[in-house]
Amino acid sequence: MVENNRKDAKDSMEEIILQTAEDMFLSNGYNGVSTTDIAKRVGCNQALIHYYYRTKSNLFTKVLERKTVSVIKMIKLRFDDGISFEEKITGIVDLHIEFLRENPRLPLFFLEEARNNDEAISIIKRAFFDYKDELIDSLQESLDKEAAVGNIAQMDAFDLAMDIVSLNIFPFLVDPIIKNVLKMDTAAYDTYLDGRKKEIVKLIKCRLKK
Amino acid sequence: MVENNRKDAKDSMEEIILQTAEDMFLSNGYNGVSTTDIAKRVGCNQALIHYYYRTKSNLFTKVLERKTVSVIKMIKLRFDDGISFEEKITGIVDLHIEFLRENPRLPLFFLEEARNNDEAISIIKRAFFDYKDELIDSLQESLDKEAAVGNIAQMDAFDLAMDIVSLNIFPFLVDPIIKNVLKMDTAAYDTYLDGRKKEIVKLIKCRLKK
DNA sequence: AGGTTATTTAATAGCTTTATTAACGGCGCA
DNA sequence: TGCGCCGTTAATAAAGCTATTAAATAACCT
Repeated sequence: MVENNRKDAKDSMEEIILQTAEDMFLSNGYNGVSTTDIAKRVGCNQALIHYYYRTKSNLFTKVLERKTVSVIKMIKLRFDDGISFEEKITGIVDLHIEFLRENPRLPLFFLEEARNNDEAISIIKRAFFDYKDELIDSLQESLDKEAAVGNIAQMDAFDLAMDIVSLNIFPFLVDPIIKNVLKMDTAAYDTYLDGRKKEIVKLIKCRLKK
Repeated sequence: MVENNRKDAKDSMEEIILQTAEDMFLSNGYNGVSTTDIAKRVGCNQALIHYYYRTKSNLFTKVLERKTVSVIKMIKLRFDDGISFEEKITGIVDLHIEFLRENPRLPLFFLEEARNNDEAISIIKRAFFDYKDELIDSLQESLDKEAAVGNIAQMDAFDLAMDIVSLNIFPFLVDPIIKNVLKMDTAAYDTYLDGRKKEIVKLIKCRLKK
């Protein structure tokens, strides 16, 4: 098999359909998008969607799997051991928020499908199951070590993770509401997020202080 | 008009339809429920839904308005002036979480519809618009007063509100995921929430400490 | 009871949705 | 040149959806 014999994967109709579907599912959820809608946006015949993916559910699963992978990839990023624990925490918050800036619709997408869709939840489960212990355990280990040295207060790693994730994700969930109620445009909201990030870091640091 | 001449409102078909619709919309969102589904669950003819509410959208709006009112009511609860500021904050967190325990599907319901549905967001907006300034202003006033006396650190009221709301709501959003990934049943999750409440109060107190 | 209004149902129009099938056209290749 | 494959489309089946209408039934009133 020669590597570049085929059309560039990015340009193939199969891939265009997947990308369009991804964008539309992220904005409107599984029930909010029909294969006809997707075809219309792609500019192809509706049967073509089914030619490549057979069923709408199949197509959706592909999208969900892709997005799950991107989240896992982000989570697995590690930090240098050289930097201080405090810097590590700051780095995690920062990384997470920047990831969310690039994928602002992802949290609601996951939460909605996790509620509605049994297959979705089993995909999410499979993906995260292996990492959660490793992640929480290594975080707990770091926390214990720092606490032993007296740098921080003793605390539960799962609590800390929930604190950080709650605080980081929430502004992206309420984005449409806040923009509307406070009459913010996208630029203003972006500025707001910068300030929010500082507040979150501050809050987490307080919590860790002895 | 005699007061109790009519059937009890709770038993009327109109009300049963509304309650059933409420339950189903909360679980599955606007797009996840059809008027046929509702009729099936109620045990009546599908046309009856339309007899009372004319359109599905109308019925949904009624549900959304009701739920919005219940949130506003919760927000408007006031605390005695006798108790300390710290007790007030603890009380707010507690009240909010207990409200969420009774209405665990409400956050995702609002967030989803705020994303999908322009009419929904304008209803939410109308409802909250009047209260937000009053609420944030009065919170800011309390914060400033306490900070002036030296009881707490100076801090922005909107940040504090976002901190509390983020932390409180998040566990309810991820409920299906956590239950699944960590294999928790409802009782175990309830216990987890008790612990979570303590952690949130602790975190907010840290943040307010000078 | 008899007439009137309110509630409920059956039937159906008119769309939309998912999925399948058959056919069309281009391209590679023998 | 002609055969076969791939990507694509048109057509359509089958089911579901919202909404309306007319008819049936129940409730109410005098």
